Amino acid sequence: MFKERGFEETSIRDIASKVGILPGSIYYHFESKDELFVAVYRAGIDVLSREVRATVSEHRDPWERFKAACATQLRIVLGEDDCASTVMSVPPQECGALYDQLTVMRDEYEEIFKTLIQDLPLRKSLDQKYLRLAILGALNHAVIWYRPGLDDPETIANRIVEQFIDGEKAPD
Amino acid sequence: MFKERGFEETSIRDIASKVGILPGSIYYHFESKDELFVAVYRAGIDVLSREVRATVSEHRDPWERFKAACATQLRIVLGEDDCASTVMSVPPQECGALYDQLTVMRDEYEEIFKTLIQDLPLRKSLDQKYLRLAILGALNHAVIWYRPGLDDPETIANRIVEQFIDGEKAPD
Amino acid sequence: MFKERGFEETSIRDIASKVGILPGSIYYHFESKDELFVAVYRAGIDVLSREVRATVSEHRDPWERFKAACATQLRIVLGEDDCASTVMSVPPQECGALYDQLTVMRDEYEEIFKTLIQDLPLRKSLDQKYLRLAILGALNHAVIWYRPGLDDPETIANRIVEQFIDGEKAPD
Amino acid sequence: MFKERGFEETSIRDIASKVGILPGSIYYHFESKDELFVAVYRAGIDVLSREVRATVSEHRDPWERFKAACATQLRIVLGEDDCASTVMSVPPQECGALYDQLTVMRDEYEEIFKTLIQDLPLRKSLDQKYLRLAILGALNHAVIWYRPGLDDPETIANRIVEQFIDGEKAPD
DNA sequence: AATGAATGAGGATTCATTCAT
DNA sequence: TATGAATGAATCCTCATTCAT
Repeated sequence: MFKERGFEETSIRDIASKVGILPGSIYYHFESKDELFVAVYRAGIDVLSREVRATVSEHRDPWERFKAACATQLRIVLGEDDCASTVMSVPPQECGALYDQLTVMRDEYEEIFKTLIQDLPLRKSLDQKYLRLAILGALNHAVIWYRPGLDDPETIANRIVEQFIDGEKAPD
Repeated sequence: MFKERGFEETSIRDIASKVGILPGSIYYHFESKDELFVAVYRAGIDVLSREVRATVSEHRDPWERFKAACATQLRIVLGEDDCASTVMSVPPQECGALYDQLTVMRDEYEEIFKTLIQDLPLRKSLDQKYLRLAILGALNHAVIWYRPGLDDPETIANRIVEQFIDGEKAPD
Repeated sequence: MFKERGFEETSIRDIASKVGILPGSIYYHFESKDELFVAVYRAGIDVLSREVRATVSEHRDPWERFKAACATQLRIVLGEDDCASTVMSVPPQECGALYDQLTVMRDEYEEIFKTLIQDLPLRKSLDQKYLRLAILGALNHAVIWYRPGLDDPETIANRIVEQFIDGEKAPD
Repeated sequence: MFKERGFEETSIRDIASKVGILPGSIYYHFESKDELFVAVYRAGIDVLSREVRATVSEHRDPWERFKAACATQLRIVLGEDDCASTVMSVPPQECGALYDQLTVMRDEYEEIFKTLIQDLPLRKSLDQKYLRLAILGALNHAVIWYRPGLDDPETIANRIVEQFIDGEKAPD
C-alpha cells in the first residue's frame, strides 16, 4: 500500500483493515506508523542487498557483473518484492522526520553500485558518479512507467544499461 | 512547498501562513487544494514546454538540439522554477484523485522529447522508447540528489546525455 | 431557495450566485442573512394576508367564506408566490434566533382564520381551536406532497375542507 | 437535538458534548453525520411501525382501529420517543442528500395508514388519498403547536380524527 | 494478540460577514 | 451598487495514538 499510495496517503486504518484487524491492534506489533514504515523499507533494502550481492558473486567480468546486478535490482523492484518496490517508489522527502533514516539505508545499498562501477574499465574522462546516478535514475524510473505485459524486467534492465555501456567502454 | 514536502504533507494551513493569510482565504482564489495543486503543476508544465520549445527552435543539428533541450529542462527544474520542480518531484500516485489529470499533462509535455528522439540518427537496433524513458529518468533523478554548489545544471545534463549519445550515434 | 432547501441549507453564496452578484454585495441590500430571510417571510405573510382578506370580503356565507379563504391560501402557497411557500415550508425552529419573530408574524396571520372559524355555526361540542389547527395542518401538509399535474390547489383545498365541514355543520 | 433544531443546526460538536465525548469519537460509532441521522430516523420509524401495528391488532372495528392508530402515533410522537418526534419534525428537504432515503422510510410507514383507510366504510364520493393526507397533516402539525399541560396526546388525536370521521362515515 | 472506545490535534472546507475601493 | 479580498469561527471529518480490558 505504501508503494501504491505513498506514506501519507496510506493510513494505519487502511493497513489494519487490509490485514483484518483493528487500527489499535497494530500498535502491539509496531510502536508507531513511522516504525512500521521503516520496517518495510528495511525489509526492502535487505532483499535488494542480499539478492544483488548474490548476483554479483556469480559473475567475473566487470561489465557482465554490473549488468546482472542492474537486472536483479529491476527484477525485484518491479515484481518480486513489494517492500523493495516501496524503497524505490516512495520519496524520502515525503516521509517527514524519517528522511535521514531512510536516506542512510538507501545510501548504504547504493554503495554496492559504487563499487561495481569502480571496477568498470571506463574511459578516463567519464565521471563515475554521474554514471551511477544516471543509471540508477533510469532504472528506478521504470517503477513509474512499467506495466506487466511489456518486456520482462531483466530485458528492460539490459536494454537500459546497454545504452550506456556501449559508449563508455574504455578503448582497448 | 509541494516540491519539498509533497502533496499530502503540505497543508492549506502551511501555504496560507507562508503567504500571510488565513487558511479560509485561500478558497477565494482556488476552489480546493486539488485545484491549487493542479494550477501549480500546470504552471510548471507550461514553463517547461515554453522554454524547451524555444530551445529546440534554436538548434539545427538533431543531437545538439536534443542535448540542449535536456539541458534546458534540467536548468529549469533544478533552479529556476519551483512549479517545474514540483512537476518532477511529486509523484502523481501520491495525489489521489488527481493522478489522471496530472499524468495527461506530463505525457503531453514528454511528447516533445518523443519527437526530438525520433529525429535522432540512431542505430537501428535501438529502442527509442527505452532511450527516452532512460534519459528522462536519469535527468529527473537529479531532482533528488542535486545540491547547489556542484556542477551547474546544464553541465550535469550534458554529462548525463553524453553518456548515452556517444554509444548511440549511428555509424557513419 | 429557502423554501426548497430550508434556512440553513441556503447560503448567502447560493443566493448571490443565483442573482448574479457576489456574496458581499448582498450586504448592501440587507444587513444580515437573518434580515434577508425575515424580509422574505414578511413578504410571504403580506401576500397571504392581503389575498385571503380580499377573498373573505367577497363572501357572505360563513362556510363559503371559510372554504374560499382556505382555497386562496392553498392557491398562493402552492403556486403563486415563493415567499408564501417559504412561510409554510420552513419551520421556525430551524431558524435559530429568528424563531420568536417568525412565530409572531405567523400567529398574526392565523388570526384571520380564528375569526373565520368563530363565525362558523358549529356544533357546541366542537373545540374551535382543534378545528383550526387541524385544518391548517392538513392544508399546509400539501406543501410537502403536492406535485403540479394533480388536482389544482383550489380543488384540493375544497376537498380537504369539505371532509371537515360536512361533519361539523351545526344541526339545523 | 435534531427534533428541536433540525438537521443542519445540530452539529456533531453539539451532539458529542451532550454525550460527554469529543466530536471525533462519534466517528467510532457512526461513519458520518448523515449515517447518524439516518439511524435516528430509522429508530423513530421502527418505534412508530411497531407500536402502531400493535395497536391495530388490538381492534376489530375499522373506525376504532383507525382512531386508535392515530392516537398511538400522536402519543409516541408527542411524548414517548424523541426519534419518532424527529421523524415528524425534520423535513427531509432540509437534509440534503438524505432526502430520498428518508422519504422511502416515511412512505413505508405511511403505508400502514393507507391500508387502515382502505378498510374504512366511507362514502363513495370521498377521495381516500386526500383523507389520509389531511389526517396525517393535521396530526403531524401538532408537533409544532403542542405544549405539555394541554390535553394529553391521545385526547388530541381523538378530537382531530373525530372531526373527520363524523362526516365521512358511510350512510347505513 | 487483539478489541472497543476514546483522545486530541489537525485535516480541508464553508460560512456569514466586513470593508476599502 | 457592486467588487475583490480577506476574516474568523465553525463545519464535518480523519488521523495516529492510547489504554483498559
